[in-house]
Amino acid sequence: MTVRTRIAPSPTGGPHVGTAYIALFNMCFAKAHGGEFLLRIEDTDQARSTAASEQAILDSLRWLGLEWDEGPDIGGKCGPYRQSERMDIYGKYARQLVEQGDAFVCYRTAQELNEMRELRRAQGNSTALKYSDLKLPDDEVASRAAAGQAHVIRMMVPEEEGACAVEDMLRGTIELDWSMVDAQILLKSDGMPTYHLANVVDDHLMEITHVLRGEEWINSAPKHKLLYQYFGWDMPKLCHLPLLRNPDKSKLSKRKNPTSILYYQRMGFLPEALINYLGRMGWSMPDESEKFSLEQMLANFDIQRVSLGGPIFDVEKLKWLNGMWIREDLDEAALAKRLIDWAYNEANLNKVLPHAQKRMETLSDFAPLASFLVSGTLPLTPESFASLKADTETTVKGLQFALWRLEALSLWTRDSIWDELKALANAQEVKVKDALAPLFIAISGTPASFSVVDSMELLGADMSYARIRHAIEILGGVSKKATKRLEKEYQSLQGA
RNA sequence: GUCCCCUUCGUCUAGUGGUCCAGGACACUGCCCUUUCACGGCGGUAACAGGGGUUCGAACCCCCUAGGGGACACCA
Repeated sequence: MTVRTRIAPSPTGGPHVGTAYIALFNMCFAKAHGGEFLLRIEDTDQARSTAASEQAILDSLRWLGLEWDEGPDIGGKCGPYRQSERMDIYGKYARQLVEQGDAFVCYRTAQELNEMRELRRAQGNSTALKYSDLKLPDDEVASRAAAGQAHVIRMMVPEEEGACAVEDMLRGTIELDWSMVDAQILLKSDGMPTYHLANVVDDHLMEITHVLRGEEWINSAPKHKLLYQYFGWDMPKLCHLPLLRNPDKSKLSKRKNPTSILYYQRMGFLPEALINYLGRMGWSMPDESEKFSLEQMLANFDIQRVSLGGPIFDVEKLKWLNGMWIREDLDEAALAKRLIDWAYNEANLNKVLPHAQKRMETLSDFAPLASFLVSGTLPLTPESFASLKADTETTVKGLQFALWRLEALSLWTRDSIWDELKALANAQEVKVKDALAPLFIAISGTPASFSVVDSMELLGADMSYARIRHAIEILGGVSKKATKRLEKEYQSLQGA
């Protein structure tokens, strides 16, 4: 048996707890059956992933205690195939399908596609476009080809009525209407494969037998099944795991929740506790114990114990569990070591000192000065913002705009943060100093502290987001309605 | 809008036809321990979404309804 987890690096979000969640279950399933567990980081969107973001994900998973096997070398093992020399392999497979008549070259433009989809939606039909919808007359194809127009390769899909039966290890047979399945692009106009092609080809080459992935993939399973049939390959068994949710029950997202593993690390959660908590999401030990190690989970793993309702990620319970691990599994020496490794070490001190030294008269000034850097959630109240000139509404707006702006930032450094905030202040036509004032308080808890951009760099992106989000909450939050209004205003700022 | 998945305390869950007027954990809460707080100990409040079947018997099987979520991209 060989099981793999496929991971998509995200530009700013960092390693996502949902990723770790899926990886955890894949690993447990594989190991519980004496199989191999493979990881594969892939993103065919070249603009998004960087070697650094990919490394960050692997580091986070390792921090959590996950381990994976090497697997066969198919041109990059765990690493990104973006960097491998075997890119044209996908083109080869795509062309094979075209020759077989199971795929076709498509010269349709984005505009044409949009129009067709809008028309279908207006008619109340599914927006899935098929070969017969996309087909162009031969001479048109020839002229577009001659003009060097961009093209893609799409797969053929059944156009007749009926459904595709997909087997799921947990859900039994799922029937998906073919009418919902569109002629999926396999090879993009830049020559990169889409997930669907890469997924099937890689899994075959890696001899994958079981795929455990998120529920969000159920709908594309027919495409994958079809591809296996076209290639004449054995299809792995599928298992769709429930999705982790926000407290409002929507799919866990960083807009509503801290979702980065880095955040939980920075917040001072133990990897043992976080992985333990993830293991309790949708799964239980046979004896229902709450606290268990990864080894114990492995030893007791049974995929049938997965419950299908999407669990809400509850930080309160995670905190309780973390406390259990701190109290029960660490002696004082071990705890001391954890604290040192976490933040109280020389390297970390050296990062802080340049900012603190100028503000110190006695050594005892240091701890109060730097405490916000090792704190989790700051004890803010609406009064914390009383010193500001602006009214609450303006303050909240400023914080929200800054948050959105910073969330879009891919490189988290002092200078880039500064540039963003300065640009934002200019667009809003307010003084940088005034724009920064509420951020000061949100980040450091006081109106007077280290430079806010330095502080944010020291805190890291995820903790900074969380602090700003918390400040907004303290000030009354932003209602759904207000969010819409602010979004509009924010959009219009972008143009300015 | 169309299709798919899901539905046990506020939350995480146990439960796979009788042992369930539904058990555990977080949170909340009462008492005890304690110079304080926390930890710890002992209690309490709180759920089978609704309606129809099947069955001697249903949280568990089937159907309908409702609710929630997901998918519908040259993102994964």
